[in-house]
This record gives sequence, structure tokens and C-alpha cells, in this order.
Amino acid sequence: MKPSIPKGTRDFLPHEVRRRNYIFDVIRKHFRRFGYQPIETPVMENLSTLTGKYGEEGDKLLFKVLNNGDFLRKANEQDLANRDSNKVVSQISKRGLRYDLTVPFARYVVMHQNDLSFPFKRYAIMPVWRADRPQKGRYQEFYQCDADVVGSDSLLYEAELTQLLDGVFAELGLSVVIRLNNRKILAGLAEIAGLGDRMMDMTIAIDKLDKIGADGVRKELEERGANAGAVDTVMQFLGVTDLEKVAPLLADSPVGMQGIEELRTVFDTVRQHTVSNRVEFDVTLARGLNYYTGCIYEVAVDTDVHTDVKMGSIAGGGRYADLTSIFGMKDTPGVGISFGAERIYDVLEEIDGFPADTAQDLDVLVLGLDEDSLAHGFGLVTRLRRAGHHADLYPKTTKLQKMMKYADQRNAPRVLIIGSQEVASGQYSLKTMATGEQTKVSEAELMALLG
RNA sequence: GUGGUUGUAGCUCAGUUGGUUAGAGCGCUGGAUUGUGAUUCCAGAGGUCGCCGGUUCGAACCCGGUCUUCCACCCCA
Repeated sequence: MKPSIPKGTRDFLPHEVRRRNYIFDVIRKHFRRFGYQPIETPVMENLSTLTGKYGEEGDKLLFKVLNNGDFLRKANEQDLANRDSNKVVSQISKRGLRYDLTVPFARYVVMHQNDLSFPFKRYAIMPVWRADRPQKGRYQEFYQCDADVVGSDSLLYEAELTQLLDGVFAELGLSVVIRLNNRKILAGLAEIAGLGDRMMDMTIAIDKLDKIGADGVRKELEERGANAGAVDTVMQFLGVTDLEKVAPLLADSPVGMQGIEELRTVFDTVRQHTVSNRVEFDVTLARGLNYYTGCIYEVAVDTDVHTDVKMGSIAGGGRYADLTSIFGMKDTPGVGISFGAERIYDVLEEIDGFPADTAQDLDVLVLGLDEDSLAHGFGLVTRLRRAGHHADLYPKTTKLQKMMKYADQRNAPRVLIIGSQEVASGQYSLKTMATGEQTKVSEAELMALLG
């Protein structure tokens, strides 16, 4: 049979894994630096944990795991006869693959509340699965890198997470725009426009501003049932990029003003310390996940710096006042961010932004020209490895040309050649591949050279 | 989930209105070079033309289905 993998999934070659690990390592380093602790959760959750948490669209994108055994025998005959997929699913599938890391985290916090001290800060770098139709930068299996804190409503965490986003992208050498908004501002806007009960429709429409333009948003709002007055009210907000100019427009909305006040505090705190990237208020930022209640974040590549990069958001997050209550634990606000590792990878690749040393992880490759030299070489790599160096040995004697070619393909920066002369003298031939330069070194000199 | 798009050697791609034996570049293998890769020269291997079915004397090419890729919606990292 012809081998294949499911759509939207990928294999990774060694050099790709090294580059992915570089991204994970940078992110993990910053998570730890900010005091977040690692946790892990299963790839499968009970479907009851996942369904209903991501909106109607999200439920459709959940991967369901078939029950074991003769599951159809236990299913309701009427539902089967009616081909009612929705009803049958609940009878033949009780588990699903996780869709994100936040909801499983909320479940985790509730289950382990007595073992955790609050505020509890955790990070996780794990794959998630979505049955979305794949496109570029959009996969059915992808990694998320999340940092969340629960058990505090302090706005210092909003500021801290902004710094964390900034620090990671600064170290990755990627210029980004970190956009902030607050769901309360959107709620206030909906209230003032008389769309209080249709806030979701409104946010979906204005979120598309940069894609479909002001006229497009106007049309979309009308299609979603907003009257002319409401549309005009919403539209006058869209051109405003300054938080302080939005404030007077929301004066009649207590919730809106609360959102303004929160963002004001976050921006004031962030701006007291230097940041490397643009941090901006954006009233059109909406974000789909409907559990967000306060500040929301979205990070996009700064196309003024990296022109021609076309990529959606590469990180995002927000505050959720009450995600744990659906699992029976009240008054536990949380806030978190998520890095999209796959998209960051694609962008770094496009701008050629990976460091050179992700190309290889071997320090030296040892070649033996005859059986005695090969045995001698095995002893040498044993000592090199025990000294902590990444050393490898070509496993047999063959034409030197062939071994050199292998060294080239392995991206070995140095090659150590051992023949009878070298064994006799203890002076090995060390070739630097990049320059072609070759010198004689003793074992002690080699160790010193490798550091 | 809706509409469209793509698939030919390991990779990137040619392939005439349907016609005999499907090509190129790169890569790969061997040799020139029995102690030197990346550069040069010579030779060679490698293909169920995504898969299944149909039309036809004859299909890489036309038709249907399916899988996959990418794109636009939807939504999102």
C-alpha cells in the first residue's frame, strides 16, 4: 500500500524538528522566567468537557473518538434509523481530542484546586486538534504554547502577559504588533448602539474591518439586522485608534467605561517599562472564543518591518472571568495567552529568521580508514560523548570520499580523520568543513577546541 | 460545512486536437580520484502519470467518484 498521513497533519524532518524546538525553547524559557509552571493534560478529554465551550462552530470542529467495543449495539435504534448524527455521536463517542489548552486547563484547575496555590500560573506546550479544512498556516494538528494564570483579577497580569508576548518575539527577532482591546468596551459599544443582545454579531462584523473595509462592515452589520442608527453609532468608533478618544463616546455605558479604565491601567503599566514591539489599542479586535470577558490580545507580524509576510494572528489571548464555573468552581478569574508555533515557524522561515546553529547539532564526525583506526575512533567518540560533546562515528571503513560526502550531508562542522599514521602519532587530522582547512590535533587539543 | 483549485521520477516542473517506447533540471548510484565533501567530467538507475471506475480501437490528456494540496467563505493559531 501507498503510505500516507491524515489531511492537515505533517511529518517533520530532523532540521525542521530542530527549528521547531528552537521556537519551543525560546517560548519555554520566557514562560519559566515569568514564573509559570509546567503541567500536562491528556490528549483526550471527555466530550462533555469540550462540547459547548467553543460555540456552535467549535463543536463542529471537535474530533470525536469512537468508543471501543460493539458500540452500535448500545446506540438508540430510533436515532440510528433516523441517521441523526448529532444524537448518535453522543451514544457512540464519549471522548474527544482537545481543541485548545485553555478549557482542559480550567477542568484541571477545578479537579486539582486543593493541590494548587492561587494565583496559579501554568504553561503548557502541547498539540491540539481541530477538524478545520486545512490551508496554509492552518492544520488539523498543531501546537499551542499557553501561559495562563487563574485565581486573580489583577491587571498586573494583563501587563505581564503583554511583556511576555513582547519578550518572546523580541528574542525570536520577529517584529510584531500586539493589539489589545477589552470585551467590556465592545459590550459598551453594543449597549450604546442598542445592540446589547447582539454583541457577537456586532463584533464578528467589526472584526473584519481590515479585510473588507468600512463599507463592508456597514453592509455586514446591516445583513446581521442592525438598524441604520445602530450602524452609524458603531461606524463612528471604527476610525478611532486612541483609547482616550473612545472614552467620551462610551460615557453613558458603565460597562464600557470599566473596559476603558482596565485598558488604561494596562497600558499605563506596560508603558512604564520599555518594550520592543508596538503595543496598540484596537477597538476592532474581537476574537471568536466566547469565554473571553475582559482584555483580549492578538499578535500579528508587523508588516511595516517584514513586508510581504501574509499570515493571520500568531498569538492571542485574553481574560476569562469565569471559565471554571462551568466545572463547578466559582469566582476564579483567569487570563492567558497562546503562541501559535506553526505559524511562527512559517513566518520565521519566510523571513529567513532562524539562527544558523539550528542547521545541525553534531560537533564532530569521526572517520576511520581501516579496522584498527575505526576501533580507535570508537574509543575516541566514547570519550568525546562522555565529555558532553555531540560526536558521531561513521560505522565502517569505506572510500574516504563516501564518508566525506556523508559528513557533508550530516552538516557536520568538523571531521576527524583517523588512519594508521594518526593512531601511531596520536595526532589526528581535523578538517573544518566550511573552509576546507585541515590541521593536526591531539585528543586534548580537540577537547579544548570543542569547549 | 459551502464553492473552487492542485496532483506526472526523491524534489521543482515540461508533456501538442486522445496515438506507438512519458521527458528536463536538480538530487541519487557508480566511475574519472584505493587519504578528502561542497566545484568539474563521464555513465547509470529510478514512473501502478494520486486512487477507483467509465468513454474509446487507443487515455497522463475526456467524463464520474474519491483522497490530497492550496484558495475564498466560515472560523481560527
